[in-house]
Amino acid sequence: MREPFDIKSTVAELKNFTFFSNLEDKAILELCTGSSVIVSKHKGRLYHFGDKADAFGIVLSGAYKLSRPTPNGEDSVLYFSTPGDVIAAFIMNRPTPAYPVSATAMGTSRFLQIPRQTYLDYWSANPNLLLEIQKSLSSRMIQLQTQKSLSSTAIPQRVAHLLMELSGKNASRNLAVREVPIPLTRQEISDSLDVAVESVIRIMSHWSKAGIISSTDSFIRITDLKKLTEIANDDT
Amino acid sequence: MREPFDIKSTVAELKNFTFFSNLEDKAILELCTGSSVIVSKHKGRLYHFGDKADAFGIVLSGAYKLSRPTPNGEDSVLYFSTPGDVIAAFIMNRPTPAYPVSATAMGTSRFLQIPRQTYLDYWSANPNLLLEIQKSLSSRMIQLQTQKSLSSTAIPQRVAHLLMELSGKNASRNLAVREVPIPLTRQEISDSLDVAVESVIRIMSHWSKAGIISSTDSFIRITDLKKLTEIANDDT
DNA sequence: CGCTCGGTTGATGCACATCAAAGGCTGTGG
DNA sequence: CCACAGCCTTTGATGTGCATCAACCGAGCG
Repeated sequence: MREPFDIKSTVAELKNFTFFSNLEDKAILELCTGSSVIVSKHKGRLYHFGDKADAFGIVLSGAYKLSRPTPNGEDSVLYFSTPGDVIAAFIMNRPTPAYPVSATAMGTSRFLQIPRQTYLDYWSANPNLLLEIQKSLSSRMIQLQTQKSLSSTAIPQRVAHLLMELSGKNASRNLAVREVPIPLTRQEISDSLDVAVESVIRIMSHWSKAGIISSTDSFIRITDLKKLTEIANDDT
Repeated sequence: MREPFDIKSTVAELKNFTFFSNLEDKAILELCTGSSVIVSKHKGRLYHFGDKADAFGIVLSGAYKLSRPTPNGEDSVLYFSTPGDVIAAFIMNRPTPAYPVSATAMGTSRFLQIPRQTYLDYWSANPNLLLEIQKSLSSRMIQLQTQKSLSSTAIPQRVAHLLMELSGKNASRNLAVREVPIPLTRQEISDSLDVAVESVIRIMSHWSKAGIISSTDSFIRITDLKKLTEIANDDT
């Protein structure tokens, strides 16, 4: 669960992320005061919706889904966070913060957990860092808004849109074939779009038969990008 | 459309908002370099979705709705901004920002427009200001997330929830009667919840007859707060 | 005085949720 | 190593909440 904090390798790892690429080793170390690396198993929970938030952190590898319980007892997935994403940083400067979402590992994942106090001491006085956080926060916000504006369109469009979005994250190039870099179940897709699992299954198995996507091992590959784009933009 | 920039009265007005309450007059003036006060008529557009964003600003009085066009040609309202709200600040530090939403006045409203350059010069180096922006951004995000997690519940609940939320903004106290401080049409409510106008009308006229709300002049008053809360939390 | 805008009401149909039932796969504990 | 439990996927049958369409009214306004 908790990996020994190997300073050298962690700093090297962090430098891959835009967040830290411009910083010196010394500065990075300061920003990591009191931190530890958490290794999550599949479905391992980092924290719960509503819990007292005394730490934030950065996804190092794997992925975590951020979700909230709905009144029906279901879960609504709000965001899929991938390596380099900063989680919960934006609530650290509240008086007594509570996590606004739950975070659950999707497959084995690693997370650099940083104490809230370190945020207050070292992060919150650094404009560049704050601007970086603002940047990631605002892109997440815009994504949420985009999804909302699609919420009254047909489900196939929304599923297509989500797959495009997720596969675009690591958008290698305009290849005809893309892959979603996260192990996604249909349940998680349906939780993200707030629709029934069966609807998602029907749509996607149809696409599988039509050769538009293929889902080997729990990873989804888009084999006919053109067609999927068409579906995503279809305003019939 | 454009009011003369009366330094003295504007600074006084700004000091009412938490954003500036701790700042000295001189600092406020610097943060307003190149600014002007814009007076919008009902339905006047401050800016469009997709336009090049060369300014941001603060709502001084009235209200503006932030919306995005949907694929069906409808509008999806994402936020109702009230006096003190900062608009579009969080995209100012992007290379060539475009407005992620349109802003439209609801009733006569006033807006302090500040050039992007002023943000880059004076705002982005000030951690306290950045934290304030982050705070408003994050509360808006949490509101969006809450709405999303309600998106699969019945429409009456969602309407009730929205009215509670909006009337709570100026939450005077636990009075039995509250009022939504913005002139809202049913159309705007339906645009905000992404449902059909007729549905909203049916629900609300039912509530009017039941004495739960009353809509004199274009303002909505909640006359039976207890009952409405009940409806909002009803998980039948 | 026509015109646009907000509100209202009823009839109709469809896209989806819901319910039900079953098979494959994985991990876990006896 | 086997058995069981839980999760993911699949498919079909059934129901319904809500969008859609259509028509009408009153009020403000140029």
